[in-house]
Amino acid sequence: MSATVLDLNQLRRSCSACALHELCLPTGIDRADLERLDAAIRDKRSVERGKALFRQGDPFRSLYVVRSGTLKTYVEDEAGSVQVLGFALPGEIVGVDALAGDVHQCSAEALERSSLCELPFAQLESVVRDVPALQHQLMRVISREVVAEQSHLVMMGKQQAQERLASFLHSLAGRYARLSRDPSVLTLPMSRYEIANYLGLVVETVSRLFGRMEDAGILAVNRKVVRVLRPDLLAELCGSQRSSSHGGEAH
Amino acid sequence: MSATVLDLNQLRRSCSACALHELCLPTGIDRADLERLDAAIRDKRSVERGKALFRQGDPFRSLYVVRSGTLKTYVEDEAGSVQVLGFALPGEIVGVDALAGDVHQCSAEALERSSLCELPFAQLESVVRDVPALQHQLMRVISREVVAEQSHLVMMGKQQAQERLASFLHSLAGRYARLSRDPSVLTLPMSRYEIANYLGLVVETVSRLFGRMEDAGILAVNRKVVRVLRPDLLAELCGSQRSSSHGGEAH
DNA sequence: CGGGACATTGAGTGGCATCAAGGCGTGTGG
DNA sequence: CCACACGCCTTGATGCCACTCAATGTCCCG
Repeated sequence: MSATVLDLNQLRRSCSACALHELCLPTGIDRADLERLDAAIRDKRSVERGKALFRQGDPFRSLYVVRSGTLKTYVEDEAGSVQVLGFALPGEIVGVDALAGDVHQCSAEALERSSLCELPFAQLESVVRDVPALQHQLMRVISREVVAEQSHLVMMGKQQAQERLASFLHSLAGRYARLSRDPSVLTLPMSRYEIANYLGLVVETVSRLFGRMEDAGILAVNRKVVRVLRPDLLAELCGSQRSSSHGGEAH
Repeated sequence: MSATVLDLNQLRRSCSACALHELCLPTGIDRADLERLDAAIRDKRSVERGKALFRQGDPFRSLYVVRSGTLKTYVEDEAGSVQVLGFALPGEIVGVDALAGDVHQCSAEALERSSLCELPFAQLESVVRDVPALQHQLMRVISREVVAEQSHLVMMGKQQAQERLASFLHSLAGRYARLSRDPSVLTLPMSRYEIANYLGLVVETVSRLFGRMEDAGILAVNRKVVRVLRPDLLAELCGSQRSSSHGGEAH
């Protein structure tokens, strides 16, 4: 390798040069600290479609930030039954579940060719020790995971099938917007099975709902490409109907 | 106040003297560091039954560790619909959801008179800065939250009503055991409504399931006191039936 | 002892899962 | 290049589990 190539690699994997750095590490970290962080990050890793980044039960070594592509995280019980926990888009972190027990509690698999920043935890911790702003930031990022799962729980606990799909698409559109992608054209890298599973439904129901929402003029669905024609109506469907039932007050 | 009273208070709020310190801060923190942690903890706080520790939307100031009693955490949408997210027992932490946005994303309410350690976050952070072991430990505790929510999600996504109640009771028994309480005698501080809501069910269903499990000789239910007569059968019900359906493989 | 909240029990219904075909796009091999 | 086959998705018919509605029972507190 020539020096030029090395420099390019160096630049490419630099956090300060990363288009996503405001997503994974929004604020309060100055240039000098960013360089220290860079030093802790191993060369970025690439995962092919269908391949696992890590599997449930693997020993914990690193956190990962998605650079490009999409992953799904899921747990699988002894009977082989799967529950999809979430989909990780660029700028989002995976692996947080493993901090508690030093073993991954879920698996992460690429839905399309994806690249990631690997953050070896031991090194990350030592940098964090010297950079208070980074420590704060890391906890914020982890906390976001907690909040995201809470939303997922509300969806599973209180929403109808149609509200769930609407919420899913709405949330996805929001995350697309944050990535400066067009939030009205969703290209879904996950299968209908994976969407259904994530929503706690079966694939037939999801398919019917896509159809119904297309008939209602809200979406234009074409295989993996979903265009949102009426974002307003989609938003309405997220928290619609059901005035009080299913337990408005829990006490 | 006399000096003696002050000393007693000092002792009572000390982490090193706390019967739960192995739960909230399991390992790797020596005596000197514990004293530094003590210094960061504000006098413990007490919350009456039905009163809120904090509410959704409140500004974030502190994390809390339950010392005694039980809390519920829940979110409430604009329509007043509630989703119970979890129940916090002694040794467990609440408030983690607020780290991301400096605002509490859920409410926490005491189900019975409870006392808590308040950990003002600003001070906690500064101690954490100087005590690497504590930093690691704090992240482990937060990660536990993530893992607990993942289990909740699996329950909501893939389990039948009966499996959900069984899993709930089973998990509660395990947490009781960790607290050296008798795991075969569960005293439920939460109402049937709250249990139902947590499980994504309605109260009638929960009531019927208690009855069914009592008929099956698994439980002896008497209002808020549930005795587990057959822990083995209870454990079986947690992951029983449903060989492959509802989406064994998600791809 | 009466009122109110919480809990139980029963009958009926509806939403979503299940079962079963059939279409469509993609990739592969002849 | 076309034909076939496979996986994925869609569409339809049926059934069941859990929700809904309604009434009664039980405990707690004033």
